Amino acid sequence: MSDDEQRGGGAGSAHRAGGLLGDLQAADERPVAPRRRADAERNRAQILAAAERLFAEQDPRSVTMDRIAKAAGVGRATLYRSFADPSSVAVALLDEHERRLQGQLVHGPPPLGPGAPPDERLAAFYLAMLDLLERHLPLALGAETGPARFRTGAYGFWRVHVRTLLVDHGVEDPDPLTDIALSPLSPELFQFQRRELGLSVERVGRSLTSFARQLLRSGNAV
Amino acid sequence: MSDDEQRGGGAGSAHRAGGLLGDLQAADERPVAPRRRADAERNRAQILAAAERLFAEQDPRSVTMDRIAKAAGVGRATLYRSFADPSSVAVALLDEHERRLQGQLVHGPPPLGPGAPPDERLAAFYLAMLDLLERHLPLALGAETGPARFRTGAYGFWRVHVRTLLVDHGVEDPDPLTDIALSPLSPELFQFQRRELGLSVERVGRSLTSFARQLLRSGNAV
DNA sequence: GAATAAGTGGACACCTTGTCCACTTGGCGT
DNA sequence: ACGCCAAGTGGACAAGGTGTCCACTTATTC
Repeated sequence: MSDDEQRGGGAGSAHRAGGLLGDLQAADERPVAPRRRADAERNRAQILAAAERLFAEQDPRSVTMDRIAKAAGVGRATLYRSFADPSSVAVALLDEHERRLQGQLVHGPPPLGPGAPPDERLAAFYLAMLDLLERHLPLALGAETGPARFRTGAYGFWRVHVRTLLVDHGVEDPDPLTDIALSPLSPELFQFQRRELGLSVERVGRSLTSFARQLLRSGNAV
Repeated sequence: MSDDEQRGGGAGSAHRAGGLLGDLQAADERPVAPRRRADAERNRAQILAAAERLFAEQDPRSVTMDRIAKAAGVGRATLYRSFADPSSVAVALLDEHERRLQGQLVHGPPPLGPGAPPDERLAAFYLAMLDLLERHLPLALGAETGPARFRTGAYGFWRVHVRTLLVDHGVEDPDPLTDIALSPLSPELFQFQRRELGLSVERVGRSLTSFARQLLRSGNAV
């Protein structure tokens, strides 16, 4: 991603929708795209850096376009040229961090990558996501407003991955179950468990691990 | 609830926090409370009626205090006297609908009420919640902004219920698993499954049913 | 080193938010 | 009955956010 918003300009959102695995380390220069100007590139970097700071410092929901622009030292139009709203900025930022995990799921060693049985892969995926959430919770929360996280390309990726695991395991009707299996990873929920309930990451992780095993019990399709 | 916000006035939120089962058909007149005036009661009813209409008509997220006030034909201060923000209004509205289910979970016949094995009760609970979501999705979505649904009294109720089922089943560490078991009921997720994926309520329901059985397999603590 | 189109910044008009205060009105005591 | 007075009311207010627009600046191309 990180290329998708570059012409977001006006109103609509420009999230990656379909092509997943294709552009993991995708081409940077398509023959068609006119390429960004140097100052635009610089501004984009400033925006992302400033936004990451803002999301971490204050309530991620209260980060506004206005403040991102001011913090980055650019005008509002410049910011709107790249991103439609604050959550788009958070999505772009999160995406950078999620890429690594996405690569590992597809090409990495087991149990995260291919090779291990589905229940172990699911458990490993849960733990990796928990780690991601723990490290980048403000961004994950900031990315959750508006059309919600289900519309992001990243969610589509996780969906494809989990659905594959379910199919590998021989689940009867994988589609509804895919999102059910992903629902415990909601950033809002994670924040609630950590902050309000005071649960440790490890404790949540252990629960998710046995949850994964229970869900994909070997030799027992749901 | 429907008593909790009556003096919400200023800033904080006045959600029911702890005492669950206690006030199911609770006292309406405490000896202490000075009781509401007739015009206030009338206005409150107008507000709720207007709000229910607004939430159903437009994007639940775009319902503002200003518009609720105008639609109800009352001033802004009047509205703020009862509710802190639009999602509080949605919560109050939802609460009325949720009361019935809450009563059934505690006093009703099995499998919803006591008497059936935990996995059947969980499955029945899922189906009942799905029905609730299907019928009042706009309200559920409208109630989800801000401090999110985890803070509402209703969520606390579902938590207690599900946790009890998990404990009855002999689950090892019920606390983290409670919220995990509740996470598939997120209104946002439900909307995504219905509208974007085009899944029928029945299909989601079947998945949740087998999910419940898988989670609470008889004779097999997680 | 000019041409040109992408990129920029700030101003604009509009909307929402909470709060405040002068006023109205319902309910209680006599 | 009736008048008191606090609960209840409505609209005004300032602060601040949103998207868009347009005249200007500047990197790249020829």
